[in-house]
Amino acid sequence: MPELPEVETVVRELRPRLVGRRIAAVEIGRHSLRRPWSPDWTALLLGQRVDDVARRGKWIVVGLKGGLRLVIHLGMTGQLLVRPTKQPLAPHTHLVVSLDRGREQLRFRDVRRFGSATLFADGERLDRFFDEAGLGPEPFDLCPDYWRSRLAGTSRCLKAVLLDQRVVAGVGNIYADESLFEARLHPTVLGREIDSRQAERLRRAVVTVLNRAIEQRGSSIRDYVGGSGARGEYQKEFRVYGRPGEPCPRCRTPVERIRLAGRSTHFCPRCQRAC
DNA sequence: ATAGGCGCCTGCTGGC
DNA sequence: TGCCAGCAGGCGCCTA
Repeated sequence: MPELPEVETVVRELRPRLVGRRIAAVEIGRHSLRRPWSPDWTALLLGQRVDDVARRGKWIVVGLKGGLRLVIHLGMTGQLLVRPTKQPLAPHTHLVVSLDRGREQLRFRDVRRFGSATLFADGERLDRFFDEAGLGPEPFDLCPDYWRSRLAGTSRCLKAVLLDQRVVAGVGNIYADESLFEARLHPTVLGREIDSRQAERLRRAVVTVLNRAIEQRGSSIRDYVGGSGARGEYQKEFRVYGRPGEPCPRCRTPVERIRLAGRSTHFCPRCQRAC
């Protein structure tokens, strides 16, 4: 569910609420997440102070002063929030980290449990984990030559390339569709079929769309809320995502929906062409 | 190399 | 009203 703009919003909202605070207690729920929580991790975290909160692709990285890295992926329905301890725990809360003297807690909630929480000993091990996963560059740091050559070298369609975290990190189903609309490129066009001008248009479109979404604090369709519990607003600005049959905001042609790369894909059949 | 299908989970919606 | 299929911001594994 949450893509780069939502994760970035969580990170920005958590940072001032977490940095400098000490971990007083850690509790784990009964249900397992995508990756198992090692019991050792609980003890390692106790007494540690938060140094910073960062993002890499769709991963949230809570850095502790001693070097530990608590890494969280929100999956489809994850929420990471700071709440007063006296506030009742919402159902599907899987990790609770009490802060300072326990007046507040960092809570990880995830209805579908496609998310994960993992601890790494230090930044080096975390970097190795990202390397081994082949996690690609951040969209904002995409080198135009790299991007062009990745597209030129593949016979996958543009939609599939955008969703591939090894090519570029952080883009998911919503922002893939919105970026392709912004770039006026058809999602079924193959990477090797577009020229360098179109590749550059797509690169810029991704950056533009992601930045717009971050400004609106991400998109809330149903589950997503930021680190302070507030919903995002970008869902009000979707041009094609989730709007099949509605008029294209540019030419009024009805937006189409197809199945591509296993995902629901939205586009304007008139504005989005191969060339 | 790539497409397609499935599985992991829960909850909501729409059609009958 | 009730049931059930289909769908959902992700991702990894398998097969062909």
